Amino acid sequence: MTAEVDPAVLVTDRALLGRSSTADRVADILRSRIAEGYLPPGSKLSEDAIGNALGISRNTLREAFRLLTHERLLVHELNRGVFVRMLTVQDVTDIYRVRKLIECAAVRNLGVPPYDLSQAEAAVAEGEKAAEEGAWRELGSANIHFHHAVVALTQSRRLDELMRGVLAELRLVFHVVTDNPRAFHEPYLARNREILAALKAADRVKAELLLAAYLDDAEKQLVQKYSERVAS
Amino acid sequence: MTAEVDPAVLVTDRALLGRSSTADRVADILRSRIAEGYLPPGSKLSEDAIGNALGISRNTLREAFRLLTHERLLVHELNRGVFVRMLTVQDVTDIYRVRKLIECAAVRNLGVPPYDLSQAEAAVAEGEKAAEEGAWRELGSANIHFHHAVVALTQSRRLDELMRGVLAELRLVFHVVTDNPRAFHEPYLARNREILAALKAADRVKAELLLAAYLDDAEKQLVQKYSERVAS
DNA sequence: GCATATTTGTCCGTATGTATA
DNA sequence: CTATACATACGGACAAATATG
Repeated sequence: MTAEVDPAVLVTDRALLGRSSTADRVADILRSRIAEGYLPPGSKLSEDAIGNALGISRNTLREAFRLLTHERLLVHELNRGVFVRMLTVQDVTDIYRVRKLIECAAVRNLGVPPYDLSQAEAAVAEGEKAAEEGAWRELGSANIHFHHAVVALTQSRRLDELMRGVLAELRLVFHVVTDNPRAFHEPYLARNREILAALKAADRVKAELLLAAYLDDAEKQLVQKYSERVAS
Repeated sequence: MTAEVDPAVLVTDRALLGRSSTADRVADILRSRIAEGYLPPGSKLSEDAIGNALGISRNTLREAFRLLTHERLLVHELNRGVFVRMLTVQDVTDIYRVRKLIECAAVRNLGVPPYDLSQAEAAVAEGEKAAEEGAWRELGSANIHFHHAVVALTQSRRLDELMRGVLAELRLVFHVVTDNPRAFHEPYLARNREILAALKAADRVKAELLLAAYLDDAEKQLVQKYSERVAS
């Protein structure tokens, strides 16, 4: 092959290894930066700055922006650029409307046992580990994983993807309101454990009631805190 | 821009005036071509051929492809290109799993009357008009509009968009299986009228039962017919 | 309000890798 | 295995919009 070193080789190599496009991988990087809070809601993402930082062309970066815009993590303003999404209070309300409807229906529509609760169990275990270590933001992630696992019980790819997106949006809210992540996330761990127990006991009615109460409380708490921070 | 006349004029003619980007308008064209069956499932969409035909650049066209891929109307295979989506029988099953969960939950979670049933009423009226005129494919559209209106009762933007996408996918199925659109669509008109009546009477339990039976029957019918046509 | 610099929108040409006949 | 067609990604160009002084 070629003997000399060319910067493009690096790009092509990664493409070969990952079996995914450069834009996909750039989107992955930006997605995790947003999820971790390094790019808070409202941040402007400069094509030039990010393109240079990641060593990719503008066209490729714009493709990645499009992917994340479709996931509602970025917003695109014509001739102004892309920004990390800033949710409104109405968005928060809508997210919880979706969660209540789908998560509750997911447990209600469960067939006869046994269900595969391994994902949900793993999420609770993940949360307990995070709590022991005092990793409160990771506890928040674990709680999200638990509720994603509840939706996964429907075994529907489309509902799974919808919930993945909705929960990713929810992280944006968390990054704005949780100055004290422990106080916010810790109480919900025990409630998730309780919901899991009800599911294990095949008590769907109880599980749904617990779930509905959980989501109502979380929504109230979030909406109250969020409206203090955001002008909408 | 350029002073000379270019093929893009056709695009502006077809689309609503005031649309912002070229890619949006290109996506509109392709979306209607797919919905009307001119681009059947499995068709390959060449960047070069379509870009030349519409007089737009590849980058712009790729943006349109992204939009439609996100809507699940196209599939993107790495280094192979984009194709009109070919749904599997499992997709049909999943679509009905989603419909049952969300539509039933939508009527179950309705608050106290009055609800705004004007959209649902309009959809039934649209169906009756289509039936009188013998426009059976339009009756199919009207039936879809009715069920979209049911989901709209949740007043959730996210659920509304999810259902819009799911019902667009369902059209792909219809184009494959409905060689006799009258036989397929006509019986469901009366059932939608019945569901609407139950909703008007604020009988949520009855409405949910009728809805569940409707969806079960439609799924069975479609899955049977579809599996005869598709190798999956 | 105006002029300038920066950023984005759109498009082209080309090099390279990948899939398929 | 070779040849062809196509997709990926880059870099550059210029117009248009925005931001800045």
